[in-house]
Amino acid sequence: MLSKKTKYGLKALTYIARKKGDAPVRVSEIAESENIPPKFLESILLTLRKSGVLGSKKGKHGGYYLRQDSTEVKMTDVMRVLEGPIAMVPCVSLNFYEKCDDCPDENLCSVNKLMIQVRDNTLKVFRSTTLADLSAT
Amino acid sequence: MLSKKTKYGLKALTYIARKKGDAPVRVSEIAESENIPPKFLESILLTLRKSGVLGSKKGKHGGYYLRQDSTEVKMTDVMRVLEGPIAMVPCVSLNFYEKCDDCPDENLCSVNKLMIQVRDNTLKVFRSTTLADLSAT
DNA sequence: GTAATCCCTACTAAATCGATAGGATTAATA
DNA sequence: TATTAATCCTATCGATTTAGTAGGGATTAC
Repeated sequence: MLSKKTKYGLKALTYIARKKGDAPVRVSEIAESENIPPKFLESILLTLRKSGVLGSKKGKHGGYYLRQDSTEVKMTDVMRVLEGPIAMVPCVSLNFYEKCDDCPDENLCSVNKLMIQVRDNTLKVFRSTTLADLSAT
Repeated sequence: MLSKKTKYGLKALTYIARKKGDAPVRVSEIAESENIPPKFLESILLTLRKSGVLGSKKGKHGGYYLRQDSTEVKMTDVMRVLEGPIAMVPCVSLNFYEKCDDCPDENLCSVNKLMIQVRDNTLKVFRSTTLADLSAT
C-alpha cells in the first residue's frame, strides 16, 4: 500500500506543477486546496526539498517551487524519495538491495523470480511518467 | 513491501507443489527446509486452507496439500489471500475498493491515474503466473 | 493409548505510520 | 527597526500493523 506521505507528496507536486508562474507556493495554500494536514505536508515538502526535487524560499512570500521543469521530474525519483524502494522485496531492489536472511540462493527462489517481473513492470510505468504527465490531466 | 507472511506463504506453496505425490506435507518439514518459524508458518497455512487454496489432513501422517493442480493455482488469488489488495491505493482496487477521504473526484486525481497503470501491469504478471510457474524453476 | 499432527485463540514486542507541538530562523515590508 | 509571514527543525505521541510466541484442544494412525 502507498503511504499517505507518498500520496500527499504526489498531490502537492501536481498542485505546484499546475500553477502558472514561478512564484513559490505556500504550504498552507496546498494543504487547504488538497485537504492535507498542514504540518504533515510541511514535513513531506521538506524531504522533497532535501532530496533536490523542490527548492524553497523562506520568509514572507516564501514557499516551495520546482527546481526543474515538470517534464524533467521522473516518477522513479519521486517514488524512491517518498516511498522508498520500488521493488516489493529487498533482494530484488536495484537501489536498496539486501540479501534475504532465509534464502540460501536467490537464483533458486521462486519469490525472487516473480518479484523481478513485478518490479520491471512497475519500473516501466514510473520511468515513462513524469510530473508533467500527472499534472496534464 | 511484501510482508513476510506472503513471502513465507509463497515459498511454502512452492515447496508443496514441487513434492512428488499427493501425500500431505507436514508444517515442520516445510519450516525446516525453508527456514521459516514453524508456528508462524502454521498460521499462514491455516489461512491458505481457509481460503480454499490448500487442503489439510489432521493427525499422524497429516499435513497440507494442494486442492488443485498447481497449474490451476493463480497468483492473483494467492496474493489477494496473503497480501490483500494488489492495488497500491484502495481507490484503484478491483476487489477491495474504497473511496479516498481527501479526494473530491477521483477522475481528476493524478495519483489515481498513475496507480491504475501500476495496478494493471502488476495484475498482468499475476494473472499470467501460476504456482506451477513458480515451482518450475 | 500414545504419539504426531493440525486447529484455534490469545498475547506481545517492536516497528511504522500519520500526524501534532513548539519554537528557531529567515525575509519582505511598513 | 519592528512586525509579520513564511520555512526549518527536532521531538513526541497514539494507533495500527507486523512478526512472531504460547499453550492447549481436537483428530488420526498405529
